[in-house]
Amino acid sequence: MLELRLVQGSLLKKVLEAIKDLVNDANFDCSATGFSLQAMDSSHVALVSLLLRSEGFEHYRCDRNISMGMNLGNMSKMLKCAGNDDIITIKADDGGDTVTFMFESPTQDKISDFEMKLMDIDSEHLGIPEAEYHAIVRMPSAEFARICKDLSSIGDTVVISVTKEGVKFSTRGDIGTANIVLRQNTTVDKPEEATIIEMNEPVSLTFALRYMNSFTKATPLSNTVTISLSSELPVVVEYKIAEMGYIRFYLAPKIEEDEETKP
Amino acid sequence: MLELRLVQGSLLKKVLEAIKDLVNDANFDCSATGFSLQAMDSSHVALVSLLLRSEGFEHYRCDRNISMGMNLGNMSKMLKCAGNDDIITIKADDGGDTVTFMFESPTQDKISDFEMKLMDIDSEHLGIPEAEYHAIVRMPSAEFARICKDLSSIGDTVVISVTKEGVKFSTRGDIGTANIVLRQNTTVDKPEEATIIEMNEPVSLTFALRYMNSFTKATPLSNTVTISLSSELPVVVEYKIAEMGYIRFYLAPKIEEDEETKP
DNA sequence: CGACTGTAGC
DNA sequence: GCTACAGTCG
Repeated sequence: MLELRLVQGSLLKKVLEAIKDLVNDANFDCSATGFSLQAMDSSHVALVSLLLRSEGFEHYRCDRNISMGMNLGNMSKMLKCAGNDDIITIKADDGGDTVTFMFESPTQDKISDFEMKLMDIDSEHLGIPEAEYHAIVRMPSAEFARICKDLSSIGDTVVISVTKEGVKFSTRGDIGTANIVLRQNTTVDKPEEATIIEMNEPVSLTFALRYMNSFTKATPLSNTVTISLSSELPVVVEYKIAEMGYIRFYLAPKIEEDEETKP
Repeated sequence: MLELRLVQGSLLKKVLEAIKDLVNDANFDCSATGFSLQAMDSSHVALVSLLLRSEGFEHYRCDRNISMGMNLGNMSKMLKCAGNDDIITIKADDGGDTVTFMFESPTQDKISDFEMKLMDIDSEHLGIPEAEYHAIVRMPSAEFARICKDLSSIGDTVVISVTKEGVKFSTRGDIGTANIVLRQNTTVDKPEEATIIEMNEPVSLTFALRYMNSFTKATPLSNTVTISLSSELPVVVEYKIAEMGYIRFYLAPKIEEDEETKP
């Protein structure tokens, strides 16, 4: 028996908006720790990792560990039927093959429940090793989204370079080139507007903008985003979910092909 | 060497929105006077003339006259990457084949530079003779835009007639006819809401609404528009650009075909 | 906060 | 031509 009551239902709505374009089907894993998901995107290039800790739920009952395979498109359709202020409760019976989403309007005048079939999904749950990163950039999430969107009107890939001076996003395409430099800036009115660069070693890595733009669908979940970079490790793009956990996206860098030295 | 610093970068963004649908490629001419453009639209029917005077720039360096051929679609893509509050600097080296647009955020924390290839464009720079106009109408630009849009849902052309009484915009289509009359009105709270008609001689001319609706893309540049009319001369639709210059559109009138007297 | 409209991009 | 997003209105 599983029953998770989330007062701020809009969080779950936003989480689904953030991942449903990247991942079609995935297992949600529920344990005493929390409600989590780990899945490769459909083209097997990027990885999404979500955690909503049990403490963030108003009521959290999970009698035993359970993995529920869901079609995220269908789940998202149902969650769209919840109001932004609704309380969402996720329910499932042990051994059942369905999950129920219950939505309560703030006034309790409207109670909806949506039942969805579960599916069997093969999932290799990869252990993600803790890593030391050469550089960690924390910046306003809206600004990161704007940069990825702007650069994708010029090129397909972005080179992210971190030096002491700041972080540079560069691209190149048929119509020209673009460079956007952000310098570290902690002297802002609101802490969420700061750009903070922790650098142990300079780093410069190339990524497909298509995936970056997918990741930025998570922007509504947090005012800030953290980008962790190391040579030859996947970048981690993390959005913290207030009081509850996080959503993290992993993406392997492209191996830079030097035009001059191609065979 | 050319370096033009425009504090109100949104002006240049709006200028490009106003002309990029009308003209694909054009030469920007830079001299001590200012930054200007003159180009026929792609179907060679209308003419655009833009002037941004050097005095309107915070910094204006133009060592020698230079003509830079740009694809306005690509230029517009790049300018869309500038924030509305950004300071825009246009840079080019003498004899170079690229132009660079630099965008500085108001806080200086974000500096972007976009480099674009220049192109060779044949341009016949027409001298536009000064002319006496039979009538000059000055009116709120939003009202003019609304009228052109409304009339184009009924017909394809507009007859603009000016008499002592006012200015009349008429059209005729399959579903019926429409006439919109504005009388002179200077007794308004704000001067930009006035409709002022200077008439030396009554005039009535016919224009294609398709072009008029293109011209009204310049509406965000100015609260007022000036329409100058003379029989058998192109109409001039002018939007002043505060402190800097203007954008003017020229369009030849259609020769009225009287349905009744056609052979 | 939800619905609608108008616009821009695919 | 269609869909997605943003801005505006109620």
